[in-house]
Amino acid sequence: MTESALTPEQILRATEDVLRRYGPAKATVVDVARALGVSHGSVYRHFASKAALREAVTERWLDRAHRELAGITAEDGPAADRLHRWLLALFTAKRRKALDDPELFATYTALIGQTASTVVERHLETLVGQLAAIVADGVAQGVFAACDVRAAARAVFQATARFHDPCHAAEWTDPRTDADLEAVWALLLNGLAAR
Amino acid sequence: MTESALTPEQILRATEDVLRRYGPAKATVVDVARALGVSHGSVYRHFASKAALREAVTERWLDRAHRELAGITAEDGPAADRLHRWLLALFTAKRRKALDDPELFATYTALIGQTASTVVERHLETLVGQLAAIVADGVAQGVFAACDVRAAARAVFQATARFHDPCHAAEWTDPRTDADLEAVWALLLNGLAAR
DNA sequence: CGAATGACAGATTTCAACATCTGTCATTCA
DNA sequence: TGAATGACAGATGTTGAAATCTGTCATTCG
Repeated sequence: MTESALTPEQILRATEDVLRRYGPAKATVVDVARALGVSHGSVYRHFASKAALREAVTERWLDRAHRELAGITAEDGPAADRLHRWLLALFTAKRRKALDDPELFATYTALIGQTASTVVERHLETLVGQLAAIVADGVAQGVFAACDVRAAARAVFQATARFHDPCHAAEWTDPRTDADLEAVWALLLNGLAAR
Repeated sequence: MTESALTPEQILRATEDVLRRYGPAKATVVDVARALGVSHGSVYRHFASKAALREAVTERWLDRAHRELAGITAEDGPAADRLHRWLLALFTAKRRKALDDPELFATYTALIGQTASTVVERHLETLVGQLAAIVADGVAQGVFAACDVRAAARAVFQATARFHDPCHAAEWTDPRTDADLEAVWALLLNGLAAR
């Protein structure tokens, strides 16, 4: 057994730990290397830059956090109900991450607004894609009005920004927030409905 | 004529100039006093604190910026059209301020998330109140479904957060933004409509 | 030979001494 | 007498020198 093989996977796990411990502002590549008992030069053999490392960690984290959503997308069943549960699950997951995993959440938000943050863009496109799939099902089921499915998905995503965009994270502890999401959902459901 | 009477109005104007010149991070009460040719102690005779001064300036600025909206609220005419124009006017005004008056816009955003920022809260309540008035007209005209008007107004306000909340200001230069607002508007109009 | 090292240059961050600012108040001024 | 002043203490911000970090690469190691 090659005890000492340094794998990207190991590095990512160590980076995640270091980020959680020190936060994105303080965490250094030297810290990561120290946690692994190697020189920091070794880390650069596997990741081109500190930024690339942070992005890779964030990508894994996002994938894990939102796996549940893909499940709802793939389900059969009434589209309206699935859309409702999808939006709730997205909000719940985001809020939980913001509260339970603040340092990785901060790492994610720091990535936003970065020039050429492919990871965040891809993540958002994935989410809108999942929404579009559910909306398309709804149209096929005859419960949603025929429309440009992609545009409708985008509109739903933007109309619920208050409940998933990290720039609103501070508002998520407001006790009215759950009721607010339901109110917006009622409006959107009505807006999408076939008549 | 009492040449040297120091009025709150003068102080507010001078503060606005200083904020525009130096930005909220650099502007000091000493700067304001210097601009007026008085000692900074005099400013504290009229405003309890630097924070109070900033809030007063911001309040005036918000009132001026959104006077147009009150006009649309007070109009007669089809509620759906007025609601559409009100949302467009809000977005246009916000975006213009963010671009043309960045330092005062920054002063405003800095006020958000401050503990006990009465000014921002009042401002938001005013806006939701105006929305509610238009929605109520729509219900009276029979074009909007009967509903809890206040809750519906709040939902519309939150569903359009992407287009008026300062935390989204960076996204407002995206060329798709106008189309996005129209798409969300279409959804909301449908959602409010009587059937 | 490929993986790891550690020394290195330039960029960034820390830290502590210093300067400025905020808010108060006893005093001055008109 | 009420508005304005300026000196002051404590808080906050600035600055530049020292420490640390990022990213590279010639060298070592297995």
